Amino acid sequence: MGSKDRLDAIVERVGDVQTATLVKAVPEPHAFTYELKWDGYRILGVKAGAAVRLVSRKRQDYTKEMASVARDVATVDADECVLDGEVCALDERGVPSFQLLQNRTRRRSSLVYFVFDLLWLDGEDLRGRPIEERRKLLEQVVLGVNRKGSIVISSASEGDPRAILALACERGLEGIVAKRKGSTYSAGKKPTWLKVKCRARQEFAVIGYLPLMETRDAVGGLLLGVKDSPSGPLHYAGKVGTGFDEKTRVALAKMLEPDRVAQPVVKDVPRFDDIARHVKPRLVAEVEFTEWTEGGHIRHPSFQGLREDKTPDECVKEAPRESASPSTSTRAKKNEDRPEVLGVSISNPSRVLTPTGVTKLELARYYEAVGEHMLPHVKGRPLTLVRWAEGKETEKGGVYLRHAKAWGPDVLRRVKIREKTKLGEYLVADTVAALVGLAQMDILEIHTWSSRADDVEHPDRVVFDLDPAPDVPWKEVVRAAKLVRERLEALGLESWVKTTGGKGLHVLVPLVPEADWDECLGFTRAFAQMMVRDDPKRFVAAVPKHVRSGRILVDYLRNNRTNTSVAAYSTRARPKAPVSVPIAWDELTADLRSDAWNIHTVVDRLRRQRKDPWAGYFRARQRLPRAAR
DNA sequence: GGGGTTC
DNA sequence: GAACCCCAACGCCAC
DNA sequence: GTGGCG
Ligand SMILES: [Mn+2]
Ligand SMILES: [Mn+2]
Repeated sequence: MGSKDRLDAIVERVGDVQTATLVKAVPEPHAFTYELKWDGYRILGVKAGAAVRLVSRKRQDYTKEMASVARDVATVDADECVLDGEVCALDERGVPSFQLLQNRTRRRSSLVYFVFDLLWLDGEDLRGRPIEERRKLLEQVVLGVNRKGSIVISSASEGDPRAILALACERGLEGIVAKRKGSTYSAGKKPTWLKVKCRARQEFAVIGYLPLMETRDAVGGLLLGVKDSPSGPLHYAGKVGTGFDEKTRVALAKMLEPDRVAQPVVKDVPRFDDIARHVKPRLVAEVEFTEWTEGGHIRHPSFQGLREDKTPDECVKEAPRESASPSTSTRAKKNEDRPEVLGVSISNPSRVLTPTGVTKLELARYYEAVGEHMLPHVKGRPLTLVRWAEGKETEKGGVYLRHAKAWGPDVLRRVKIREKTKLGEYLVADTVAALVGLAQMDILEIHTWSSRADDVEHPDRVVFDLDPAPDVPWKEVVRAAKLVRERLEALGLESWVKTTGGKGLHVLVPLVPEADWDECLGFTRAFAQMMVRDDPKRFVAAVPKHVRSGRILVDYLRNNRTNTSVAAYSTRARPKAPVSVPIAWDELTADLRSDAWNIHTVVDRLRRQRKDPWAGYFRARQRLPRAAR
């Protein structure tokens, strides 16, 4: 048999791929391994002798279109093999983009073939073997391939699916795929493969639009319709107003003009002050969104493109299967319990807090668990807090809260503090319940002043915040902290160190609250400048990024009045909810990392901890050296 | 998350 | 009642 | 005075 015939026979035999079932959460996290979900074309890379073919799910031949990938499949270390994976076009950030893949004819972008399975190897059908064996063989045959090539093994990992999902979403990926340990490969949609998406996405019938301006023919937003069941009628599903460029807005208006009708075709469309233009459903829009609202509409929609292969009639609501797990399933919000933690009622306890991957209830219980250790570091201090805002690219991210204004649970105390230009009302947490109250407010980071509310003008500590540039290795950060300690010691000051949950370290010097802010800032500024003078290759004291590469910023401005630093045992607003942790100096080694502990692992550390890593910190009675004052 | 406004 | 929209910091320092 | 930065 020639290689071409062999190839045909192999495709015939194993050409049907396995697909994943959409779920909201993975039911038995430990029974699965996790991979990132790549957004591209599902492609089998088939090789038989000298013949190579790239085959899509519908058996279309993509060998020519993806010639660079085909070339690399030819170099795989096997006579016959079938690779299963996803061919993607990467954008500038290295994130796969479906839109880019579709428009590739216009702008050349490089293709990457993320492979995750091996279905056939040298005459043997591997699909009956457990996934672990298939992966091992996959690595063996692909690892020999030129490392600069387009084939990349999609890595699999174990752990908390919500944390992995949070990481994937943070990177701008579509979601994750869970594969059951020990499972065989079986064509079609099977429960051994699950997918969890960051954002939902499906097709909607276009049932009208809102003009951008009364005067111009451009689409401001599309009105969308969807069916609840294949045989049911279309109903209103919301409107989508973002995701179009200017050209598309005009083009859509032109396409919709001939379809216009006087009255809405769908019953429950809002009136929109009668500016809405209704159309006979003909076009189908692909729309991404976060979730379905109680009222059957979509939240945070964004237009992805028109679907020419679908009709309005085929637009049926796709709901993910609920997970079987009671701990992570999303029950109807109305019926959801409101558990109490230390007397604080927690709303939406199972809501996952972006970008940590941790639920609100987990966060509340975390502060309950570490409260006894955390409170001495926080009690009495004015706070700055960080929440996470969803929404448009520009306004997504950490939101800093300083002033109490109307909000804030009653368990928190309020104090008025003079600022440079006005009077601000700050929150103070004096009890563990108050920390839980912050969790109820979705607070992901708790930052404290270096003075107490009852003596705001006299700091009771100074903080040396060591911020390494991205290219500084950890061992240099460790060296820097130890140097800070030594030099403080030479000035007669004892210091203590903590991780930050990020990349750097904090070195703290407790003080008798006598010196004022000017003196504390002056001392730390002089100290930082001395470090820079003595070793300008390692340290900077200036904030602008371009002067920092390869160096560590000795950020003395943490000690400016009204400035704060992240509190001991506060979580950070990052994937996996890392935590700032006080450590003993002899724990500060090359093996540690600043994000070594997270919301889960730090609780174990505290439970096992036999002696206080910060022994003596709260009893220290130190003053800044006379020369500095 | 909270508050105000709109439907 | 719910859906939608908007809001939620400050101050230093380099330029 | 503005903007980048923590
Ligand atoms: Mn820092
Ligand atoms: Mn800093």
